[in-house]
Amino acid sequence: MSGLRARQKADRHRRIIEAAAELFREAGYEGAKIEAIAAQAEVSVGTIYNYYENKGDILGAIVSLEVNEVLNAGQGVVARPPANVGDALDTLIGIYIEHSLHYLSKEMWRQAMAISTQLPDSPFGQAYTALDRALTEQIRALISRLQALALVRQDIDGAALGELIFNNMNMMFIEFVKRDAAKIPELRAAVRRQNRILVAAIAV
Amino acid sequence: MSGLRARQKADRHRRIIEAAAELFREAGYEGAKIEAIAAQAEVSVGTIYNYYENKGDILGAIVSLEVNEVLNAGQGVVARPPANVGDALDTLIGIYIEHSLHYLSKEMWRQAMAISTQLPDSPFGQAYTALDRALTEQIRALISRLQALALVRQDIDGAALGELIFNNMNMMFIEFVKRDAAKIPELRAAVRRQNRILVAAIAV
DNA sequence: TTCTAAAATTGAGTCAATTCTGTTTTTATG
DNA sequence: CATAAAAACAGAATTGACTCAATTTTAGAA
Repeated sequence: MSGLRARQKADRHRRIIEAAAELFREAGYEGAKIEAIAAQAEVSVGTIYNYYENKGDILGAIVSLEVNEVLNAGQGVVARPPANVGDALDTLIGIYIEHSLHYLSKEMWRQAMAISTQLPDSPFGQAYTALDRALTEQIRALISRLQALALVRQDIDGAALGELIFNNMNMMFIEFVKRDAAKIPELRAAVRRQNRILVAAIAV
Repeated sequence: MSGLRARQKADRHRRIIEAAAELFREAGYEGAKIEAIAAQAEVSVGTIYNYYENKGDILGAIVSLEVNEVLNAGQGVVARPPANVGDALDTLIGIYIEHSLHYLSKEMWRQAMAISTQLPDSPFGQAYTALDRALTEQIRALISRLQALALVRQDIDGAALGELIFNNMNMMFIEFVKRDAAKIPELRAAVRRQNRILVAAIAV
């Protein structure tokens, strides 16, 4: 069934994303003009808008790539967590944080976060919310796993705890991308310190 | 010393803010055109840009009004907190949440949040970060107070705990303003449920 | 192969934020 | 009071995201 049209379409999608990723990194999100992306991808401006509702959605496609890789990497930790609550949390969160700047610069993250709050009902806004939820779910899954391994108390409200841990980490990550000078090790240390309070409360 | 120039300046500032607040509420942030704000405030477009770096900074001035009132109201709770850790937190956070939609609509909050992450170094971006920090400090102050009253364990890391509580609340608030259908009582209940885990860990 | 409808592409045009430049108003000074 | 420097103002010009009507390309039937 792979007709000419479908192949061309996939190819144009790829070219647009590649061009945008390159220009976003080089010139920043605002600095990367749609005309320039169109020229680099060898399509017209109109075609870009045929494929994406707006400039933000192009960035959104790149963010999705990043977060889905992170979720994938996280599955390993949930399946076989370190035998200590603090380490287990730190390992999972470490994966999220360490991976975060692989495809996206801080500036790109800032734009992505801004757009997702500005336009929560746009395709990208909804996708971003879904990604957040998926990360929250993965943290919840880790807690369930730790409860099954009798490392976390059975009477803990796992759903609320998962949200609490994700929300705190996410807010710290937002502050992290807002300050260009902020470093990854500091971020991890700060989150670890905050989680220590929780670990004391929930560990068996 | 109050020369004509200074008085006119203050007056123009006030007129611009009033015009913007009205139009933002009526037409939404995007819908309120700078030309319309200028016309309503009886100044020219150029003058607005002489007073504010960009449209976002106008919104920023309004947000500051709101948050400073909230901080003020919070002081009362810190000074005389309810004699129960859970209630004390709930009362303070309740003030923040209940007050939040007084001057600002959800749409205005979304824009404000978006701008503060998008341009963290703009005047507004920095002011917003300072406001967040002030709220965090107030929560920390409440915890100190509760420790002094022997309602919270002395060995708790108050700084980390304050951040944890603020970050979680703030993230919940962000999700709240992103969903127009979300209601204040639900938000308060969800945050209370999350804080319950912490309260169990820190109460004497 | 030829033709037609549907799908996709194109780029000139629109709209609104922001910038720029010349003009007006205020202040300070003699 | 005059007057020159400084500050503030006005609104036309610029810029860049996004739209839309006209054109081109593809798929499939005859």
